[in-house]
Amino acid sequence: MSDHSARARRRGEELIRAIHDAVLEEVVEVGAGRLTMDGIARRAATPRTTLYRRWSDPIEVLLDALYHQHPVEEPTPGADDLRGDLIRALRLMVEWALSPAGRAVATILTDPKSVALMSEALFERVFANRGGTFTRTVLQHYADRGRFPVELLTPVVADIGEALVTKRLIDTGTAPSDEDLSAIVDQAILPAIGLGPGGPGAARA
Amino acid sequence: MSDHSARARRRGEELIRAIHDAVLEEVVEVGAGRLTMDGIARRAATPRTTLYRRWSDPIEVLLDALYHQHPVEEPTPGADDLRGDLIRALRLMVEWALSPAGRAVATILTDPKSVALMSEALFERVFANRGGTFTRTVLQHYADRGRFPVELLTPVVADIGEALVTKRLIDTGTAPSDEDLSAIVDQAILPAIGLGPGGPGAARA
DNA sequence: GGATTTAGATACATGAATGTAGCTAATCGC
DNA sequence: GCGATTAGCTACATTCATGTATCTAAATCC
Repeated sequence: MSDHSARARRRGEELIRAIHDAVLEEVVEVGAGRLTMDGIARRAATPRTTLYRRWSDPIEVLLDALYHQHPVEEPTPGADDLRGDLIRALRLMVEWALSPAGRAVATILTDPKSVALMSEALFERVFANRGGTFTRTVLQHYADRGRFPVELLTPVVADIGEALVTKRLIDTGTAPSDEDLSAIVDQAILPAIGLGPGGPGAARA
Repeated sequence: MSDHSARARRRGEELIRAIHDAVLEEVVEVGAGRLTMDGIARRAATPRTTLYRRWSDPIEVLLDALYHQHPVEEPTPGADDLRGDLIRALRLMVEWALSPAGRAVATILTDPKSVALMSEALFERVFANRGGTFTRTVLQHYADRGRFPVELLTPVVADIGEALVTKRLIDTGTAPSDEDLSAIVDQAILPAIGLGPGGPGAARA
């Protein structure tokens, strides 16, 4: 009877990854507010004692999991296709937002206890370049190449795409289709940088 | 010894209002996920039994409280001042979002258990015209009067202002200043309806 | 003023999560 | 191989929320 334990004993990195996965699944199911050490431990199939050896409460586990997430893919502006690159950037954002990590971030941001537990530094590390830099990268690229006036690339303008996608996600709870993303680009972002659907100045005609 | 109880006994409307107030305070402090009958009862200084007589769980209490909130003030377009009316509409929205009810809605929307408990109808009643119709009312008014082409007032365009204000609230956690609201109107909304800062077609020059 | 309704004050059994402790045994480093 | 580390297991006292039940007494209706 050498194998009364079904699975080889996990340790170090492997175990921690399992716990990180567990907490991300758990938070999507019950919300950041109802996270418990017990629930995480059960889902990760590990004793609670293992959790207490490393973290002091469920939110710590969650933040740690997010901290160790692989960074999201960055939008990489390629050919001379501003419109297409913007749509692709927003698609990347949607993808991230629907991932376990993205959903976890959403619940954290409206949970008072979680927010209180986050240091500035952690906030920076976890959220920077995720909810806010998808279209900015693309816009900066084309502004630098003179496709539109740099002074139009204000903080507000850089946020338009992300803001509208976020609102849609909250309102409908479902992923925006490619047509939705195109509409956002054509009707909100491009006009803001002086490039209406029919080209510069088209709105006048 | 007729007053061994410090306060006159509350009943009916008065008691219910106290409970509604309590649950709204409670949810802002602990989040929708950590709401408990116990916590609400303590804050309202009433026995738990009183709560169970009317509601079956904490989320029900919260939804009921929101359901009975007085509706928000509606933006009322007045003089011929599209820009000013848009800014005022967004200011109304910020005001609402920072109120107890607004904060409660924010936590509810990212709490899986709460969302699951909301029927379509209740959702409609509680959230309609709150997160989404501040600038739309104004824009519709001026579109009808021919100040800009009606076909430019798409669902996406009607969402721009609310989306950007929401994003700011989430990102910074603080209320946008009037300059911030002006920037949103000038740099995002007006361009989208063909009215750039310098008037129609200005982006071309 | 008497009957009805309903808040307020217990009390209690149950279940869940907490945080700690002690032991066993698998895995790793040398 | 041997010692150090660290999962895994079990137990336990504590705290908190739950849901129900019972009784008292204040407010209201007629």
